[in-house]
Order: sequence, then structure tokens, then C-alpha cells
Amino acid sequence: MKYDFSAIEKKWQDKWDEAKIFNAADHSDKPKFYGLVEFPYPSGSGMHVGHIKAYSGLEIIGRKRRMQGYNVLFPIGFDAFGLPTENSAIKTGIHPRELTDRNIAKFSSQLRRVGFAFDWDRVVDTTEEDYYKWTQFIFLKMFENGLAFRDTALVNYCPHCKVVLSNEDSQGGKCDICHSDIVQKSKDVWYLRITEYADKLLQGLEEVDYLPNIKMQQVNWIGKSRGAFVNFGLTAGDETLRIYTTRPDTLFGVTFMVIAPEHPIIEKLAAEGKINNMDEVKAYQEECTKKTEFERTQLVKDKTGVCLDGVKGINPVNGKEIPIYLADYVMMGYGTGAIMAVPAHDERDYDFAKKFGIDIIEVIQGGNIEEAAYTGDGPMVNSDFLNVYDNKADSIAAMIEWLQEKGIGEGGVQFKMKDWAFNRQRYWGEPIPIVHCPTCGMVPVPYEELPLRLPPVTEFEPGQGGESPLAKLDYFVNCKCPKCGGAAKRETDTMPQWAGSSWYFLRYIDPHNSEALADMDKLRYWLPVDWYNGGMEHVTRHLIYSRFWHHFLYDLGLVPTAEPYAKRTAQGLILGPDGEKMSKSRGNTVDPNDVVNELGADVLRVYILFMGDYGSAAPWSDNGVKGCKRFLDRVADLSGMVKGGEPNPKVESAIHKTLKKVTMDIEDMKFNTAIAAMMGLLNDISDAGSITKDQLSIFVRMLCPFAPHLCEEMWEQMGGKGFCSLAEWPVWDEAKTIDATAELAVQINGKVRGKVILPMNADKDTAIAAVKADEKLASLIEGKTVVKEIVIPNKIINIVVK
RNA sequence: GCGGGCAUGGCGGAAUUGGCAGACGCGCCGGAUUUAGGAUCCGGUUCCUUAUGAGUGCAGGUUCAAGUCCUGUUGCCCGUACCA
Repeated sequence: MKYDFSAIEKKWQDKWDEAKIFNAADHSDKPKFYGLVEFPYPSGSGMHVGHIKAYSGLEIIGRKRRMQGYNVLFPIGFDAFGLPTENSAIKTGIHPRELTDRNIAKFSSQLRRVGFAFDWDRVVDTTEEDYYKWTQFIFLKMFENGLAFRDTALVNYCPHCKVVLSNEDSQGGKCDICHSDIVQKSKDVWYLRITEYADKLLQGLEEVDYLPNIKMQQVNWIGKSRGAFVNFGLTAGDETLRIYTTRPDTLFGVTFMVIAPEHPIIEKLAAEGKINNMDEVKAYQEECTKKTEFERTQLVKDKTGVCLDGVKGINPVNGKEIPIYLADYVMMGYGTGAIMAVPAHDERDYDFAKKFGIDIIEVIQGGNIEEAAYTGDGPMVNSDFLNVYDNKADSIAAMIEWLQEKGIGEGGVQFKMKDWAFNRQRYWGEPIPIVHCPTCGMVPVPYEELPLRLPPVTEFEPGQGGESPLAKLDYFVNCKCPKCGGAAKRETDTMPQWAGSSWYFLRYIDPHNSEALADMDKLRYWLPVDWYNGGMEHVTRHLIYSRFWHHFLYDLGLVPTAEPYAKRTAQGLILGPDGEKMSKSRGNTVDPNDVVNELGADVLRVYILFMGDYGSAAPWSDNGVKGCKRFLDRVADLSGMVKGGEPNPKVESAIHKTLKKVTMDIEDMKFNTAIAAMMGLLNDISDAGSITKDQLSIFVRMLCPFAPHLCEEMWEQMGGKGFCSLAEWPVWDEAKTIDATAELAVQINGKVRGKVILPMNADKDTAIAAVKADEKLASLIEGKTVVKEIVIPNKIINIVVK
């Protein structure tokens, strides 16, 4: 067959579009399959080969399942709010709406040219009013339920982007967008109380099928720890100082306390005049605020601190008076912002004690505290009580019980995960639907007024004070309070980019609904998402956020399942030809359009899945692409090899073996070995020199998910009914996958010395007899004592001789 | 530091889970075809001092049998980071 890929690909894409063959039915007798891929951010630079790999996994699985008779939902959309578009608008003066529309159009045409089997009637765009109306709706539900709140706090602030970032967006002390250093700034910010769902998010992981490393990353991110809160007395004032510890068993080893530089007790004590060295304390506090997060966590492992003069702590278990230090190795954002320091059994406390010359008292045996802190378990010593417990688990539980009995403290739980900083001082995002009224306080915009539309503006620069461009619009800001009717001001911040993506998979289920975010019957039919595939970089952000929103919606009764995704997998990166991560600055990027133009979409699809294990990173190779081109060229030539008559038995067996392998490998995302098996089959067919029409029909259908355009064309030429993409997935004949004979390797003392061919499943005696009948093998055994004979049917014979 | 993962030819990577290491592809070598190049086709391709040879980062161990399991070790990658 002549393989004019550009003509063939255009032809079939048009036909699929026209017949809408990939559109999902909302209800059906067939089993349903909801395959979800992470929708792209439509950037101006267009699609990346990484996008194609990310979508190809479920593209293949979805196409195969459709052929197997499933009702498949495989949607796509655009996560289009966000800073890159806004920054581009600032640069070019073109409105983000127009840029977004252009970029979406570009992405859509690129996706179509690759031939993805998306349901194009369900496309979702997070920046459309009909969509963000419901994002705002969910926000208001959270506000009503006390999960959205405003607080003044130290936040991660990017001085370059002039925007507050969440913890998840400032990992490693760098801005996720521009990679500048983050500074800590006190600001009035919106939070979503995700910590309220920390336990549910943790427990929910037990019922879902996520890759183990994805689960583990989420568990670590949530960071649950069990321990105790203990109240320490003070030698001055009425206050007590509450600390959190995971090691209450070391309470007798406490020799000092440390509080975060921002700890509120300092102001209280200062107001009462209890602190004698306030100048020194203030100087230290200032020094700390100047440090960037990066300096505080990465560079300055060297401990610094100031001792409070005038106030000491009192250890409740033994009444000892101990000094209190301010030090920035204790964070206000975790626990209570204050710790009991046990230098003998905590590395940080040890370093601090060494530097400041504080006593180190061993209370757990097992290490050498002259040299280093011992953080392991062991028998308790130097502790006035409970020394009957020499097992850590017991002593901690017993200690907590004892603390509770004495009224000194109680057991508690802490999470590393922090509440989600939820506002951005930017234009291109969902407006937060809240009105600030001088008399009523914060008032939600009534539901019937949603969507609260983003007003048209021409200047997108944030203000000097870091306020949103919306703050400059008097007509937007000044409004009436929905509650009392008095003059009020609108919230001018917008939501972060992660808002729209936290529920988009629900909107695919019912994308045009104007009454609800989605119809409950349809949600019941489609949820949960059967299989979600995406990048590892999103497992501690989007994947956590969207699970949080979904759990919340479930608690409101708006969705039928607690967990949104039944299964989550991840694809590996495509690296540049130099083996490094692709980046424009390195100049090692590959444009998928070039490949589509030069060699065709089918080649691109096959190569991306053939280049390596789907879940691992693999470097791009232009030569590797050519190899896949050769493969498809040779497949196209199969049409000319069709002959009537009896099928070649070797080919027949190879076809069924390959079909079995491909069918199973696809479900395991082992696309590379599935393609390798089909290449091997093609070699077998070439050797045989002919193929029957039935055999070709099987070949074309099993290749169809990978190279659908070519397969449609071949299917049509061989007179196949309808679309190949809708044809029935062939089923292998198990009998044909079993050979009549097996070749067994014969080992003497573990070394392969020859081979014998035996009937399938031949027994041990037959096998040994065959070895002895072989002249060469028999001579190797002759005259020696046979110690042992091991026969693994159809595989190997090992004879141990002396 | 902590948590997780990986290590196989010149290269990307296979290996039904303990049973013939190197499938498949690239590259390379030789041949055919071609005025030539490209493309295509055919054959070869782990290494070597060619022999009862060696070989899956390194050193041990278990086993009839180890890329696969165990112990130690080195290097790389990812995540996270003063989390009390």
C-alpha cells in the first residue's frame, strides 16, 4: 500500500470528527471507562512532546477498551487561568482573553493532528464564565462552612511576581513561576482550611489504587505525627508555654526551651515588663525576618538564638527551671511554635546546646552523647519514674497517659501540611466572590449573582503595594453590601491557578449544565474516574488539592464518591537528545509538529511509547524515530503480501502469541514491549513472505490504538466494516499460543552445554532420557556420578555431576 | 539529614518474577541494488587472550540455578527539608 501519511492522517481525522465516533454516551449498557489525563495549560509556545507522552498512555488504553466494548469517556480541556498568560499580556498589551483563545485554538489543532481520541464536545475551559461560575460556587460553599477564611500571617511572597504563594507553590524556597527567592511577609490572606481534611486525605489513600511512590509522597506531604502537647510553667507572668513533642519519653532530659522568633508570648511578656533584654530580642527578630526562606532552611544550618533574660521555663515533671531561647530553627507554623529541647536526643537541640554551652542529660540509653545526639530507642535512665518501661512505644504511650492524669498535657496529632494560601494579587484568575462591608464584615456574593465576572481591563500590572489590578477599578471595587445594602468594597484578589483544576473532571461529565456543576445522575454513572494519569510534579499539589475539594463536595452531598480517582499512574519525562531535561534555555527541545510534518502523527505516537518504559524518563533520539517510521512503512506493505489459502502455521502462532502479549501489556502500560512484540511479529511475517486476510485483520486491529490513521486506511482497503477504531478488539486463541514442542536448555553443573527439543510438558524421565540420547551431552556425564537431576518442564534441565 | 527509586552491550531498553542474559529498536560492519549519494533489501553485531573462557556498578552470601533473593558498599536520579 502506498503510505502517504499526511493525506491519510488528514482524511481520517476529518472522518472521525464528522462521525463524532469518540463521543461518550452519558448512559449505556456497556461497562463504562472514564480515563482522565491532566489537562494542559495553553501556553503561547504550543504543545510539547511531553504533553503527547502524558496523553498517550490512556489514549491507547481508552482506544483498546472502546474496541473491547466499553463506553469510554476520554475528555480534554484547558487550565487557562494563570500568570504566564497574564505576563504575556503585560508584555504584548493583548488581553489575556484573546491570548487564551488563540492558545487554546493552537493547542486544539495540534492535539487533533496527533489523532487523540478525545470527546471534543466536552471541552472545558476554566476561564469561561460558565465554568468559573461553579469554581466560585464551590468557594462560597467553603466560605459558608468555615473552610475559607482570612488571616494575617507570614506568607511566602514572591517579590518578582508580586504575589503571595502557597507552600506547595514555593517548594524549596523558590517561586514556582519565576524561580526567584521567596521572602516571608506579613499579609492579610485567604486560606482554605485543607488541614481540616488532612486525616481524610490520608485515610482515603487506603482505598485507592495509586502507584506506591505517589501514595508515599502524599503521605509524606501530609506528614502526620503523633505526640503530646505539654504545658510548661514560667517563672514570671501568668502565662504557660505550650509545646508539642513526639518524644514525651525524654521529658527528663529537657535542659532548655526554644520558641520561634515570632512567638506571641514575647509581646505579652514584654508588655508586662518581664523581659530585661528586649533590645537584643528585637534585634534578633529583625534579623530573622530579613532572611529569605532559602537562607533559613538551606544555608544557615548554623544555629543562632537569643536567651530571654528575666523569664525561665519550669519543667512540669520535675520542677526544674530552664532557660528559654528565641531561635529560628523553631518555626511558628508547626506545632505550637515552641519546643522543649532535649539535646541528648535531638540533633538540632544538640547542636544548639553545644554552641550555647547548655547541659546535655542522657535519658535514653543506646548512644554516646559525648559525640552526638542519640535519637533511637532504648531503656530510660536519669528519669525519676516509669523506668520500668524499656520499650520506647510503651514508654511514650505510658508517658502520655501519665501527663493526662497529672493535668500537665495530653496526646495530640500534628500535620506538616499547612492551610492553602488561596489568593493571588493578579488579574487573570477567578474573582473571589466576597464583599467587605464596614458593618457586616465579609459577605458572600449571593449565588444567583454568580458568576462574578472578571471586569475588562487594559492594564494588567499589579500595583506597587502588590495589590491586584482589579483594585484600580472603582466601578468594580465599590458596590453595595448584599446583606445591609450599605456602601461596601469588593475583594479584589483572585484565586490561584489550582482552583479551576481542582474539579474539572466533574465538569467533563456534564459540561453544559447551567443548573449545577454537574447532574447527579450523570455523576453517579461516571464517577469515580477509573484511571487518572499525570505527572509526578503534581502529586503534592493538584492531586492533593482536588482530592480535598472532592472530599468536601462529598460531605455536602454534591458528588457520590469520597475519592475522585480510583487509580493514578504517572508517565516519565522525555529528556532531550543530550539526556538532560528539555528546556528552551538549553536548546534541546523537540517540537512534536516537526515530527508530525516530516514523518507523521502515527510515527510520533509509536515512537513516544516505544522509546522506553512509560513510567521512566528516556532521552529523545531522532534515529529512534526513524526506526518507527521504517516499522510503519513495512506494516503498510503488508497489504501487498495478502494471499489466500491455508495460513502459515508459524505466522498463525506468532499472531496469537503477539495478540495475547499486546492485550495484556497495554493494561500494564508496557507499551514499549507491546510495540516490540508487533515488530517481531512483522519480522516473522516478512520471513514467511505471506499473510492471510484474517491474519492481517487481527494485526491491523491490535496496532490501531498506536497508529490509528494507518490502520483505518488499511482496514478500509481490506474491506473492513465501519471504522477500525470501533472494530471489535480481537481475542487470541489460547491453543494457538501453545507450541507443540519446547526447547530445553541442558545445563551440566549450572553451565549450559546443549539443548534438547521435547514435546510440550514432557515429564522428567523423558527429559533425562533425551539428554542421555544426545551424544555430546551424554559424553559429558559419562564416567561421573550424577548427584542431582533437576527438570523444569519446558524450560531447563540441570544435571549436577561429580 | 530523611524518604523513595535506579544501576544490564557503543546507545534506548527486554528478560512470563529464581530457570538459556541482551527480545525489539538505534548505531556500527559486510553484501545486494544505485552513475553517485540517499532510500530500500539481505547477513552479522555483549566482550575477549577462542575455551570446559568471562560477563548485568563493586564485595560477599543463599541456591542445582541469581540481573532477579539476602548482607555490606559505591555512584546517579527523584521527592522533602531545622516538622520538634
